[in-house]
Amino acid sequence: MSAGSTAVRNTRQRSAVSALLAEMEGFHSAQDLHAMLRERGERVGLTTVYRTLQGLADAGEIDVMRPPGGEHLYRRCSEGHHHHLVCRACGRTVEVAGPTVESWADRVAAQHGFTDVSHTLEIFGTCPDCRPH
Amino acid sequence: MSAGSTAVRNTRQRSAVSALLAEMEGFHSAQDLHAMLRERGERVGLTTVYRTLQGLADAGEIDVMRPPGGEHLYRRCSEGHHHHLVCRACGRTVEVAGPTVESWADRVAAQHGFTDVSHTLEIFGTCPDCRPH
DNA sequence: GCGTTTTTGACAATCATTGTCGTTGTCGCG
DNA sequence: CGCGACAACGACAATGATTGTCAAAAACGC
Repeated sequence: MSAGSTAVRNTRQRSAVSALLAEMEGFHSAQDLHAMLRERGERVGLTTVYRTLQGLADAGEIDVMRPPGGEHLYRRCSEGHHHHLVCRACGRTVEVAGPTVESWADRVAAQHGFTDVSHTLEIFGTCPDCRPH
Repeated sequence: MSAGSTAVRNTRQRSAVSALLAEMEGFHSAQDLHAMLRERGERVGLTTVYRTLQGLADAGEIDVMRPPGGEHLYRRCSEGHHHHLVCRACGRTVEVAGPTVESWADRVAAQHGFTDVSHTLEIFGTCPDCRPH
């Protein structure tokens, strides 16, 4: 046994995933990102993509959304914490900020003695374009 | 062809699932519920449990929660809409009401022209009992 | 009661995600 | 600078929840 230092190593693959996420705008599934990396000529295994994304998510560097569809979607974490308004039909996503919600969640959690609080909030609806008029 | 009336039929299995949910308190997975039904002597197929739960969820009669674990959890829908504060360690769940959040979500969605709005909100944290003091 | 239509349910299929484990690349230290 | 330890990689198999399939059974209207 040694000093249990969580040594995270800097590898080409990790950089590639980070770089890709850095220039991506919307949400993408792990498999999506993997396909894009291959197109770019980066040789990265699917397993590694999953693991890297998990690591980044753990580190709080990216957002994870779990839509009803079943696929996890990842996205580079934007500065301010925000939530998403997703169209059920076309998948269009609008970012919305909710300072009120943030503080409310924290307050409620604190009232019950909970610490290390995080939350997930997604709003689903039908956008104007997809609405049968 | 006939008049396309969505006739929902009243079957023993559907009643069994509803009844079970009616006396259950917490969240349970479909497989959980299926196992409980078998213990009771009710003969219901797993496929049917899934379908029934989906139907109930569609009808808004039960809540669905999708924890990071991956398994969908179902629960009889309580009167008022509310959300959940879940302990990461022990899974303890506290119900919390958030009228402010409700109206905020609706308002935000409306601002973007979205209709037929629903939302999911889960708060995760570490409860006092599980917190290493 | 009878026919029609939904529902059921055993089983197979799907498919994202995770585990495995030998190999490879990194990094710290001498 | 070179070596050794050890994390990371990655191809593949495994997992496991959910969904599709379709013939047989049940429920409802008349």
